Amino acid sequence: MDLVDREGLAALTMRRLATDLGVEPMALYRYAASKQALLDGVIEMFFAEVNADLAAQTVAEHARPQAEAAVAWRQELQRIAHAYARVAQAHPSVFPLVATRPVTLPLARRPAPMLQLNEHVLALLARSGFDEHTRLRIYRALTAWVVGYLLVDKRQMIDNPEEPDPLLRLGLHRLPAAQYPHLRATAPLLADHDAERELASGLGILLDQAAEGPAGAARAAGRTP
Amino acid sequence: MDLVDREGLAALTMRRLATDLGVEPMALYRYAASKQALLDGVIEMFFAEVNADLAAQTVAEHARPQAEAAVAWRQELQRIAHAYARVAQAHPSVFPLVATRPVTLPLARRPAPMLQLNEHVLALLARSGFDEHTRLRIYRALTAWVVGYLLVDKRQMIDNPEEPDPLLRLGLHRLPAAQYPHLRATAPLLADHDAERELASGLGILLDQAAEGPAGAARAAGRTP
DNA sequence: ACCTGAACACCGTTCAAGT
DNA sequence: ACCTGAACACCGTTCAAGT
Repeated sequence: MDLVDREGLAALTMRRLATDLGVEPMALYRYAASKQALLDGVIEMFFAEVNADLAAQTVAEHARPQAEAAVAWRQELQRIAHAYARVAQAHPSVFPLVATRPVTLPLARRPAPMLQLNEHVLALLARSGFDEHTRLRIYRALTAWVVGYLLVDKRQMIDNPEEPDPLLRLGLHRLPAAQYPHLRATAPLLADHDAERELASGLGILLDQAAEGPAGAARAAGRTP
Repeated sequence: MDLVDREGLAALTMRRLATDLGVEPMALYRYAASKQALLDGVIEMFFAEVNADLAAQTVAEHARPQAEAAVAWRQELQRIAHAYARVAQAHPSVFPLVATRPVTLPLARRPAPMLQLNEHVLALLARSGFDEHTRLRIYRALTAWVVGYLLVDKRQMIDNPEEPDPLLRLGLHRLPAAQYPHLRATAPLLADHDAERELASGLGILLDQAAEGPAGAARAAGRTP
């Protein structure tokens, strides 16, 4: 993970890692069955860090009085989203791997820390009184929004970091004004927004509707399950 | 793209593509400056297909009376999300590339079809009377939710496709019931949900709140900008 | 139990050369 | 303008062997 953080995903090769560890390439195969298994190990470390973050906070907040059950699950999911986002931003080169790997990795083969986080979310929602289908809907809303938002938020806008002029730094001279007037006008604003707040408020609204029911009419009165 | 669809991303190498085309590997460098440029070409084809989908529909619906401006932008963004989802599902091996590449590709260097789609969305929102910051908030909500949802929706649940028994097919015997009771209980339901509907309703609720304002209190009365 | 060393079948990309 | 051919510096992984 250190190697990926320092030099990017492409730098993580069996041979490179081996020389960094002062060992022959084949020695690594005692610890990981393949390159893919090694990458899954990196994903494992990512989720272990998320869990450690959450556990550390939990201890600190144990003193505080328990919030009423109706809002507690919302707060807890926001807390999870926040921890996940922090870790994603701490390891920007690892995150694309974490975001896409589950597409090909069967559920039952996921690393334990990832399964533990999944279980934690589902158990929390069960305790809050949601039926199975609602639990899954909320679970999907949480992960889809957090993963998607972190993927678009981290998008690269800067074309030439050396350039002092903001327009040239963004490389907007490459976009013909006739073809892309709105993109040119709006692009400079892409960088300055409160990502944390947008992530949290989008999540809040999705949780509301997912908890209310599949129709998502979103004008229901109560919010308690 | 055909090669990736048939045999996965890993099969797309300069050498393999060259032999498929009956040519020496170095001949490809007349058409793409590097492997990365080739991959960006695949992303370009992805967005070209989304745009073609949208254009085809537009012609067909031209006859219908124009909906009132207040709802038109919502419908159009739903239509875009739907087209994007269709293309993502048509090219499942390409989609992870499309979802993660913008993280490292500067805005101004994106392929034209991708920029055209971006411009289309921003122009639509401008015509609907939204200010610059609201346009961006809606734009981010759209792409984050669609990309994130397609990433989680497509997640692999099946561990052993050969196995007739549903529990073993999912590989749930790998998950100790003591450690993961909720995950085990809920996993079989992960596959059966109406993804199209969930995607559309989540998007609907996000668009409502993004249009209403940054606070996202979500209890505002009107929906017109 | 843990590591080495040689070998194999691949990669992307360079350079110089051909038609 | 378009393609070839040899070469270079890498890959992941095999197999057999060492301590």
